[in-house]
Parts: sequence; structure tokens; C-alpha cells
Amino acid sequence: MDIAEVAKRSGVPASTLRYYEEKGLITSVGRRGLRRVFAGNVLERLALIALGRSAGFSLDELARMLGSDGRPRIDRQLLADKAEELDGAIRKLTAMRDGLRHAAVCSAPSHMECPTFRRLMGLAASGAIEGQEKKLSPPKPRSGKTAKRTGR
Amino acid sequence: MDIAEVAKRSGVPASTLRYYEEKGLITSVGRRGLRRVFAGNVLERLALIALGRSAGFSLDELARMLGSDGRPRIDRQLLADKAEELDGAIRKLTAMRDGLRHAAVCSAPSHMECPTFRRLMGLAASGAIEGQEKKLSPPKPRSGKTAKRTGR
DNA sequence: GTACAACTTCAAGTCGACTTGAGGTCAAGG
DNA sequence: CCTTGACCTCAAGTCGACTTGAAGTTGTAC
Repeated sequence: MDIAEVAKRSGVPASTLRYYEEKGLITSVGRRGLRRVFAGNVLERLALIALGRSAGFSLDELARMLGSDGRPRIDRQLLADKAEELDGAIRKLTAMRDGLRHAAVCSAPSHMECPTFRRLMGLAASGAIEGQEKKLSPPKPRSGKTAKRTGR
Repeated sequence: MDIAEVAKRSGVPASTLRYYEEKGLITSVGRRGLRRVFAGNVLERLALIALGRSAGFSLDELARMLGSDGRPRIDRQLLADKAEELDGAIRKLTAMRDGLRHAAVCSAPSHMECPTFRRLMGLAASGAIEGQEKKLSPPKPRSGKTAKRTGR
């Protein structure tokens, strides 16, 4: 497969693929002339990368986790830690969602006067302020010509 | 309160407070000489901002939502939308967490061969690929001398 | 055998949210 | 009155993850 093929099949732009290769996240099996040639399993690997990214792993972390080549030599402890972290994030987001939902229908003149809202802020604060950094779901800015996002 | 006081009480660095003011997220009630003077409610506002940030709102969105001054004139529809969005994110994160948790104990030689893991990937992909950008919990890079992250 | 679209490299640009630094101002204490 | 240190402004830098552009090379179709 050449880079365009991989791009088309994975949805990842060629520029990104080169970038990923440079970062050691993927490898080409060789060159035909000076063009990269990729093996099929790069698609799996890319899926894995996408997965990891959306779970909040940085590219560097992923490079570490996905190891040199073939199978992901994943550090189980790291995984468990990350799961733990996600769990916290989920709790926080849940509180947030409920808060927003409430705020959307709440009739208190200012939300600051609404006990529910204040409780939510307490929750969020306790989780967020004396914070460990968390970084989840990094944006996926995507040039946007696909997925025109009809609504909003 | 002068800026140092606000910084100390809110945990938000003075530089950030100036930045927020410039962006219209907060306002100082005046100046004493050339030094900003803040009212007490700026702390509430900052809490609200922190809250919003960790729910995935951008500073610009927050500026819009928190309106000109005093009470947040929050667009209820926007809130409901955001709650909806969070809900999706939560679902995704939950799948992810379960997947990670599983991967951490799974004995398949490569995770690609584990049906559970593959199902997870499917889930994540379906949620992520035909994606609207989502941006949640932006990183809180914080110089890091605090929060040494003892345990884990 | 030649055109050309698709690839290549490398440097630089972008975006959001801040931080950092240089150089300046000034209120309060001695 | 003078020092001092906390504050000020404005420009530029940083970070991660890419994207964009210029300039060069080449597989492939005609």
C-alpha cells in the first residue's frame, strides 16, 4: 500500500502518517523508489493509535506503549492507571453533565443561588482544583470538509 | 482585592488573570494607581470558569456564556447541547475504561486477537471516526512542582 | 521518452491557552 | 525623599499535534 491508500482507508491524512512515522508510531515496510510502502497491519495500528488518542494518551505515550513494532507490548500497570484516571474523569464529567442539565432548566435567578448548582461546583472543584493534569479526548480539528456537522 | 490576593485565593496565576481579563472573562472593578482591583465575586466567576473549562468549554465559549458581567446569562439550549455532548463523551470514556481495564488483565498474546478488545475498538471507532470534534478536559499543564503525584 | 500527478523532504506556520521576559510605574515603608 | 518590590504593558515564546508550502524526485500512463 502506498501512503495515499493508507490515508484513504484509515482516514488519516498523508501528512499525519509521515508525522507518525517520524515519531515512531508506525513504520513503512520499505520504499518503492522514494515512496513509502506500508503493510496492511498499519491500519490496525492506526486504529489502535486513534483509540489511544481518544482515551487521552499522548503520541509519546502511545509510542512507548505500542513498542517497536508488531504487537503492542503494553504495560499493564500503565493501562490500569489510565483506566483509573478515566474513571475519575468520568465521574467528573457525569457531575458536570448533570449540573448542566439542571442548569438548563433551573429557574434560580443566578445559578450561584441554586443549591444544586453550587453542589455541582463543589464536586467539580474537589476533583479539579488540587489537580493532577488530566488531558482527555484531545480535539480532533480535522479540516472539516468531511463531517460538515449539519446542526448547531 | 489586588491581583495577588485573587491569585492566592483562586489558585489562578496573576498572568492568567490578566489574560482572562483581556479576553473579557473577568473584570476588575477599577484601578488603584495602575494596579487592578477586583471585587470578591470574581472568585465565584473564576470557579465557574474552571468548571466550564473542565467540562470542555473553550474560553471563547465561556466568555459568551458568562455574558458581560454579573450573573451568567447562560443559553439554556447551549447548556442542554453541551450536556448531550458530555453524555456521549462519557459513554465513550466508559467503553474505553472498560477496555483498558480488560486489556490490563487480558492474556491474549496480542490484544488484536482478543474479541473483547476488538469490540472495544469498534465502539471507540464508531464514536470517534465519523466524528464531530469534541475536546474535553483540556490539559492543565501546570508547571508541575505542585502535585507531585505521590501514589498511583 | 516525456509529461505530470503523486510522492518526497524540510522548514515554518497554526491553534488555544497560557507563560515568560524586558523594561516601566508607583504605593507604601523606613 | 528614596528605595523596593509588587504591579503594569506588550511582545514573544511554549507545547502538542499537526498542516502547509516550497522545491525536488519519480513511477506510470501515454
